[in-house]
Amino acid sequence: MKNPFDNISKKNKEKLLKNLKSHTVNYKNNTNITEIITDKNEIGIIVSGYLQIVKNNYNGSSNVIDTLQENDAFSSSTFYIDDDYEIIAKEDVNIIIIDYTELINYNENDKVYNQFIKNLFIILNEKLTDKNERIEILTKKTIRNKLLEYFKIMSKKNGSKYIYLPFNFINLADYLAIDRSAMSRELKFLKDEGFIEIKGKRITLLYR
Amino acid sequence: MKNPFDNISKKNKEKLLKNLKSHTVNYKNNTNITEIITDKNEIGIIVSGYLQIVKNNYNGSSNVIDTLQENDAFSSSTFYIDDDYEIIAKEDVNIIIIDYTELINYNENDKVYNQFIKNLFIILNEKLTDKNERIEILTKKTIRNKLLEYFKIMSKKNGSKYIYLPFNFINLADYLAIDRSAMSRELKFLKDEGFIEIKGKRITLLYR
DNA sequence: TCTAAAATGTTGCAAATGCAACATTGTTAT
DNA sequence: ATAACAATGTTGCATTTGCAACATTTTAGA
Repeated sequence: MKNPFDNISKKNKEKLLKNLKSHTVNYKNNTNITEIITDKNEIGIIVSGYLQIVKNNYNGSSNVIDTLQENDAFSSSTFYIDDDYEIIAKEDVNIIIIDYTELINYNENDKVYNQFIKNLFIILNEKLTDKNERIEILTKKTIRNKLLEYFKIMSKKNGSKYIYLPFNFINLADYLAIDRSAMSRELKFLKDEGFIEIKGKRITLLYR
Repeated sequence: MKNPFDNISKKNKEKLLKNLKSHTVNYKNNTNITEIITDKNEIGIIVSGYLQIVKNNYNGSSNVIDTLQENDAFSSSTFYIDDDYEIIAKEDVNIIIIDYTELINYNENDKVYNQFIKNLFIILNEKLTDKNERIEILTKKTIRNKLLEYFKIMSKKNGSKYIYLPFNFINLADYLAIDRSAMSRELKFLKDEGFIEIKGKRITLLYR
């Protein structure tokens, strides 16, 4: 993922942030910052520490479905979070906050600013690709078709019949929005029918 | 939706497009341009005419799930299209094509160019919001919860308990990625249980 | 190395859903 | 006005899925 301050010197970065009237916020490790972050028209950029998006399940268990690392940028308004999710600050996180309206209405023809917007444009484009892929998967109606679509996309990315899962099966099930045990069952069927082979996090596609 | 050429004069637009080595393509009414459009690293902007994203169902029927109008911008690589979908040109469509790499690597500190990137940034941000909303809905596991999440989002947008469906029920079912008749059944249950009222395309939320 | 916790695998069962088929209502062009 | 078509409503049924509960395997920490 691209860094929002690519091609911007440290000095220029400070100046820009000042011009954009940005401010930084700090949260201690394990603070729940869901309320503070969402539903504002702001851009956030993580300076240090990280954020976890945690999903709370009905039965009391919970699992991390996403992690926002250093230099990750996020738009708090597009950060769709409902009652089942929480955003947790990790390692005394530091976040730069920029008001979206301020960002858009800043009208100097400032080289640094323009570079910054361009970087954000590239980042959003990457994010949009990811979201589109996920939607393509989620719109499949059966677990099998969701899995196959996921495999197709991953294999295309790798240019290979091997897929290396970027997360564990619990998180894969969350990504596909299906029940983990039902997914496990379907994976077994796919194995039995000779479509795939699974070794740890490596899946081999045995068809076409 | 924002126009990608907002705050750019006609003259400057022409100059910019030339600098970016863009070209235009034309397709006659009802041409299937799926192959031509997808899987390229390009930005497209519709000048005249429009595009329809058509979904073909297994049983031979098909329906329009999205329409891209004049001034709509799209990134052909993020335009996720698989075998079930087609992109159809309507009304002898005219599209400006800009190579993405060219766009990103154009390094003049050109006021018009910077404005253009900023406009595209804003457009992507809007699109990202929409995609996030849809993902939030699609990750709900039951038809009922998908509907309720959709209602919640729409009602929040309107700031009202009234929802005016922006499409018909066939397309709503497609948007929610559920079977239309099953959706119809669930809507009936919601009506019977006193949660909602439906009059044509207006849905009234009777809870909270 | 051993142990506790986490992840993964398995299965029965009830509930939800897709699909098909058809009825009813609404829309549009002539 | 009415015919043809499109959209919406309805229902039975087989399939798929979520959920629960538990077994087995893997991982990580002491």
